[in-house]
Amino acid sequence: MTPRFQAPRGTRDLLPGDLGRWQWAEAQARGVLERYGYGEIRTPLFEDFELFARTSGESSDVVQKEMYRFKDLGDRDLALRPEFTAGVMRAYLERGLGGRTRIHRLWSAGPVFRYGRPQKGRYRQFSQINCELVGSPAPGADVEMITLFVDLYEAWGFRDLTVVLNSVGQPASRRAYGERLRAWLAPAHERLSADSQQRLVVNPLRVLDTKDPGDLALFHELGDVPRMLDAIDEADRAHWEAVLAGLDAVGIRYEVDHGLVRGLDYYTRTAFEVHDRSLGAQSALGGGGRYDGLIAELGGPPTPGVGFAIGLDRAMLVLEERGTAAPVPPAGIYLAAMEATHAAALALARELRRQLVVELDVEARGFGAQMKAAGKSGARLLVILGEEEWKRGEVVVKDLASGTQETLARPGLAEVLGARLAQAPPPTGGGAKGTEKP
RNA sequence: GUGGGUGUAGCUCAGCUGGCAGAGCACCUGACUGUGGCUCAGGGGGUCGUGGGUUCAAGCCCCAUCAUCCACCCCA
Repeated sequence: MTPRFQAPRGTRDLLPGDLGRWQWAEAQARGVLERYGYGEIRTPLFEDFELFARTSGESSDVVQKEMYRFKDLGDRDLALRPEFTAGVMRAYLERGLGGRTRIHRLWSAGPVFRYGRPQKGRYRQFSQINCELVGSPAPGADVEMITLFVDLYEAWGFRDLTVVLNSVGQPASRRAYGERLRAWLAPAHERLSADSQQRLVVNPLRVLDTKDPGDLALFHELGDVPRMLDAIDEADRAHWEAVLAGLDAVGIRYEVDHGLVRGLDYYTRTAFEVHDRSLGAQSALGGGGRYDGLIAELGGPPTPGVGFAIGLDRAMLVLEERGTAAPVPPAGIYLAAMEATHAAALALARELRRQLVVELDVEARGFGAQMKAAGKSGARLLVILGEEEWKRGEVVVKDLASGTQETLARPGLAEVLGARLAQAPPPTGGGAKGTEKP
């Protein structure tokens, strides 16, 4: 088939069968976030282009070539959000949150947009859960963030994830470190890959996460790679050590990754990420860090903050591959009626639906067709409105898994059915693909 | 943005050196107008991603384009 319209490149439809898992995951996340005392904030899907340009850095790839930028009919220069933090911080300043209480714990979830070339785990519209702890410079804030970060994954059933972290220090020491890196690489500059030579100009720290085997061999040849952690100042080091101590105390497993960097100037100190190998190249499941320079960059008072973003699409891919978290479909009832009782069935369905999952045949087909539909529907119980029974004020209730039947009185039916559904889930697993014939 | 792979039924795929478009599953109908899954019989579904080219003849070869996948890049 050739559909006239296709979903735009890099976008996808999530169908009812997929969404059970998503909704479950979102509900789990919401629970964790609430228990940590975070409040939800919803900001616009689009903002001034300049806001993102400012927070992401004019030279960043996101700003240069990955933004959905557009002019509206009023000629405003806008962009679909490529991340959450900028909008959240804009709201923080615009709504004067800093003047209410010093510390704010905020989360958001929803779609974000980036114009990249799609591949598995990378879409142009994708979903993130975003968290920010604004107002505290303390290492304890970093520890809480990372703990929350890990607990979200654990709530989804991830058990073997390892957080990688590093300190990226302050802009000044980072620049100095960049120079050291350049000097270290200078003797071999010509032999670096073209990509890495380019990175050396734009964002020297990024050279460290090259995947080019030639570059890696070169690093080996040059000896010990200078480490960011050796370049940070006293205060940053104290902060770093306090964060590690905090994580140890909480029991969070982590690894120090000296190659983990954040290019943008407002990032300070702690940076962290989590990866899953099964995803291939797009292995980052989530990441975050401290951004003590961000709010000032937006014209606000200097205000520290830590935050992270989790990519839901990738997390869902992993869960799907592992077959975990398959949500249990609600146990339901199928109402089957005869020609003479179809109208009564409609009314009964409406009544039962105040508390129960009820399906019936809107086409009022023959009884055999209704039986087949009931079998496929996944319903646990079949309620038959037989003409004779109905006249007597009774219905026949059949357990579709076991095949047993009973006759029940019409009054109080909802309660009895509710009780039947509440007990003893079917041993066969139920669903449309029943196995045994009684 | 760069390089490569793949597009055939709703899904998973087969289709030989170019010669009448197929299978399994799914779906629908009937056997079975008051008892489902199983079974049996039958049925509907395709401009072979799209547009062009080569050829007597194209699902197959060529070009372009769109989508998707893999890697790079970037990142969640």
